[in-house]
Order: sequence, then structure tokens, then C-alpha cells
Amino acid sequence: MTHHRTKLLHGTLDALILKTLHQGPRHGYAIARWLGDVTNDAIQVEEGSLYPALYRLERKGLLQAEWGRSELDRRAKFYALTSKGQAKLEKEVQDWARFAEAVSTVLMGEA
Amino acid sequence: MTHHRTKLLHGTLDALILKTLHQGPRHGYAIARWLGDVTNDAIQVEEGSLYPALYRLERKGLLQAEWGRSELDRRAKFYALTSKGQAKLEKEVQDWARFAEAVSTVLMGEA
DNA sequence: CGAGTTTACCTAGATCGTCTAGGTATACAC
DNA sequence: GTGTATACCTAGACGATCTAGGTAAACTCG
Repeated sequence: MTHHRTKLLHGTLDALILKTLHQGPRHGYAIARWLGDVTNDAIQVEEGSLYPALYRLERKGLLQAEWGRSELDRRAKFYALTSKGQAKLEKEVQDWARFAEAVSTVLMGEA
Repeated sequence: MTHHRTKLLHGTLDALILKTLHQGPRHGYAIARWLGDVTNDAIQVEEGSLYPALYRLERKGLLQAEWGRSELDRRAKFYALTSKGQAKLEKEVQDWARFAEAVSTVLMGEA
């Protein structure tokens, strides 16, 4: 049904998650939903990508997890950005900006 | 020595190659060099990524290869964009634009 | 009340693209 | 004639995402 439009996500997912949490703690499901919402579904994060990514980030000390209750009163694991995660976010944003500009230069050039 | 700055390349390499060849036939080595040059090395394509990518694209009928001689008189394989490759390029450029805009929206948002 | 849907999480294995790290051969510089 | 740059090739490792399953609880609605 939905189109898995992109292998492009590769390498950017971590940054997207970190940025989402920069607004404050959120549980996993909400992160994916939010990313889809604000990008008009240009970014669709599958759960099989999402949860492993969250563990990875937690294991690296970039996120801190805590069990709680969602807005709808279901059990949910809330993730918060650590200071290490904040630093990582800044670096990744820079990398992205540089890379995206480079790719755009090439792809959008009239040539 | 050089920094392999990015897993971000994932998924965009095909488009970058196609676009490079949109300017006219080039041999593999020259494609990688040109991408590095015009992007100030923000995009660095390793040979171990480059050649497999070229085969992939050729196998799919997006490129056509022909042996010849380089500017420096060494044997070199020149790749040219096919019409199928041209069409693919256009689609990939669109996909990139959409995706990059979405990522930028998220990452650059003040939030 | 009970069936179906949504929320929310989890995970093994497949897939696929890139990178590492080797290798060959030729041309030119010195 | 030794070293460097050009130009290509490839096996295997690696790593991130996706597929496709699964669980459990809460709400919806007849």
C-alpha cells in the first residue's frame, strides 16, 4: 500500500530521531508518527528500522530511555536526548548540510 | 588519511553517477574525480563503490559501456547514459529533491 | 460482551549498497 | 629502471534498513 519510496533514509535516520527528541522526550511510536506528519510522509520510518535505531542510540549513550504511559494510557518507552546526544545532533546536522548541498549542486546543476 | 565522512552516500550514488554522465560519456575514474572536484570533496566515491555501481547501472540498461583510451592514453571504459538512464535520472532527481527538502525541514527547524 | 482496530513495542533474518583491502597493468617522470 | 599516477577489478566485511512475523493492552461499536 504505502510506498517505501526511499533507500535515501540510510544514514539520516539517527539525525532525524535525535532532532525529534530535541523538542523533548517522546516514545518511539510517536517519533515515527511525528516524522511522517511534518514531512507529509516524505519520510516514513518502518518500525523494524525505528526500534533497532533507538537501541543503537541508547547503547551509544545518545539517548536515555524510561518506561511510562502514553497519552492514551498505554505502556510506552520514552526517550530523551542526553548531552552527548545533543552534541551528536549538532555534528550530524552539519554533516547533512554539507552533504546535501554537495548533492544538490551536482543534481540540480544545469550541466 | 582522507575521511570517509559519510554513510550518507547510500542511495544517492546512482543518481550522482547518472547526472555526471548527463554531461557526456566519461570513464569511471573520471566520474569519481569529477564528483570530488565539484563538491570540494564533500562527496568522495571509493573505487570499491564506484565500479560495482557502474556494473549495476549497466546491467539495468541505464548505462552503456565501451572501451577506449583516456586523455592520458591509458585503456579506459567509457560509460554513456542511455535513454532509460536519462529517465531514471529524472526520477531520482525528483526523489532526492523531495527527500532532501523533508530532511532539511526537520533538521533545520528551530524546534 | 466480544470482535475488530489502534496503539505500542519487539525481533530474526534478508537484503542491498558501500567500503576495505587487496590485486593487475600501463604510462610517464626522473 | 624505480616510483608514482592512472585506470580498472573483486571478494568479503560491514552496517543500516526493511520484511514479516509476533505480543499485549485499550478503545470502539454493534
